[in-house]
Amino acid sequence: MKIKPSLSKGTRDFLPSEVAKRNYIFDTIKSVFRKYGFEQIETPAIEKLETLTGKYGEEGDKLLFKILNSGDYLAEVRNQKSAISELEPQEITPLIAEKGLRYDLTVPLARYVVQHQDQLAFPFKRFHIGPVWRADRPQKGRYQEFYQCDADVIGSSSLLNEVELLKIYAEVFEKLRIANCELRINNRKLLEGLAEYHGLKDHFESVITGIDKLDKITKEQLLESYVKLGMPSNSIDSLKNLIEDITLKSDLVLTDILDGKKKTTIGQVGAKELNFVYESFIKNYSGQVKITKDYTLARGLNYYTGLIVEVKINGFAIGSLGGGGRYDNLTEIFGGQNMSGVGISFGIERIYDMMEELNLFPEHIAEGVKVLLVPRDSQTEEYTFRQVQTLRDAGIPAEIFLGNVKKQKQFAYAEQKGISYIVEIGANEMESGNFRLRHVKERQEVGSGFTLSELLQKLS
RNA sequence: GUGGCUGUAGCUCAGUUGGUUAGAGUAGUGGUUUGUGGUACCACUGGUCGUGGGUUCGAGCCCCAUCAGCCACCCCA
Repeated sequence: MKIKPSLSKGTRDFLPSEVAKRNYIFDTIKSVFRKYGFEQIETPAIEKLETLTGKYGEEGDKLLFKILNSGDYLAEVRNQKSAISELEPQEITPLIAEKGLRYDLTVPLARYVVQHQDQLAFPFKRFHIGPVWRADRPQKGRYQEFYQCDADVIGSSSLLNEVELLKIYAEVFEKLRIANCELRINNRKLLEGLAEYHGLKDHFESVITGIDKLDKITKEQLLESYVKLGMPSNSIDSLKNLIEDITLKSDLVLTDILDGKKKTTIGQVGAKELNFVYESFIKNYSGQVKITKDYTLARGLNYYTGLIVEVKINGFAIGSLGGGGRYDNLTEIFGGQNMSGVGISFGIERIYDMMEELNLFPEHIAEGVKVLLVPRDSQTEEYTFRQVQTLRDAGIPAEIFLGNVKKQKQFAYAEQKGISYIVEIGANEMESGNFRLRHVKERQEVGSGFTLSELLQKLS
């Protein structure tokens, strides 16, 4: 029976040319990570469900891919007192699935650090690149399987880590030649202080998720959504004031928090941290990438406790190309001692889309093999095969074309694979031991009658 | 989880008010031609028209349902 070839929703195949471009991005990021002393780790795609469940909120649990147990996966269900039809789905899940696909690289990191703490050198600086899976509805630029690319420092609360990570951002985007890049930073403690001042301490989480949307919706729409959520009206007024504060786009708020009437202990700490990171980055960086303080930046994830950062591209309608921040309590849930961590993440799917659209990939991104040797007929095939070995032994990446003898096919093959030269070998070449060299893209003969050493010279 | 759009060959798409045996380009396979310059020529393969039902003498086309994919929300990268 024939099966129609198709992909599972939200997943993609990558053509050789696409992989080459993706690797170009990965390699660029990796080289910068390594330069700053980050080491690569790997963790399994599969984690125990107990590791993953409950770390991403109720919504997140729904988006986890669960793996059905092997063998008689209904055994546990049969052991239950109630009939299967009486059980809620979330009650059945742990009975039939004990594993799941990882949802991000951060929770596996927390598990990893606690589990291997005796073997790690702290502060632990690691990077991790790999696919993660989420069962949400795909749409443009959003997939069920996508790559994350993270760098984190665990076990050091120095703010210079923040500065270093910002420098990594700047360096990577410079290397990728992405212009108009802006690092926006803010501090969760500062926001917390403001919330406290406005009497919104108890609603901090919904305040955070709300103001994170301010770049998409208006202040009025935001306040409306709070009303709908059932927030008391006196809190709404406070929220209004808070939103006024942060959308001022001026450092007036900052001075207010530091020394003025909006002073709170936690707010002061946040403001000082923010200033330090900002000033220090400017002092220690001289490139193109801009940095700005953005008091409306909140970031949705609720584990952030200090600096938060997002990468924006000015003049290009795309979401952020990366984000990160400091988190203080990540290892706690796995029984580790309270280690502070700070990390950044590159949104490589978006970086790819953007570079593709703006034509930012170098032309010869993956130099394929240099030369394609084509035997003219079956008589010269074996001789050609030996010549390929000779070229390879001399360090020239070379390939023999073993297929359809149509010339169009040969050239099409070379062209598609980005092979620069073709050497066709017929009876004449076999007898004389000479080579005739043609350039594929220019559609021109370079010359004929070359000796082996002449050929090597032309190709290297 | 909510809404919108789209399903015809591996891919891109035609397909008349509903009327014989569903077409083209491209890709694939085979061949013709050329001791050397590639976009030439010929043939072939490939489709349960997403699936199931309904209307009709007759459905790729009309109706209903369903599934899938995409897009936009929620959320996120």
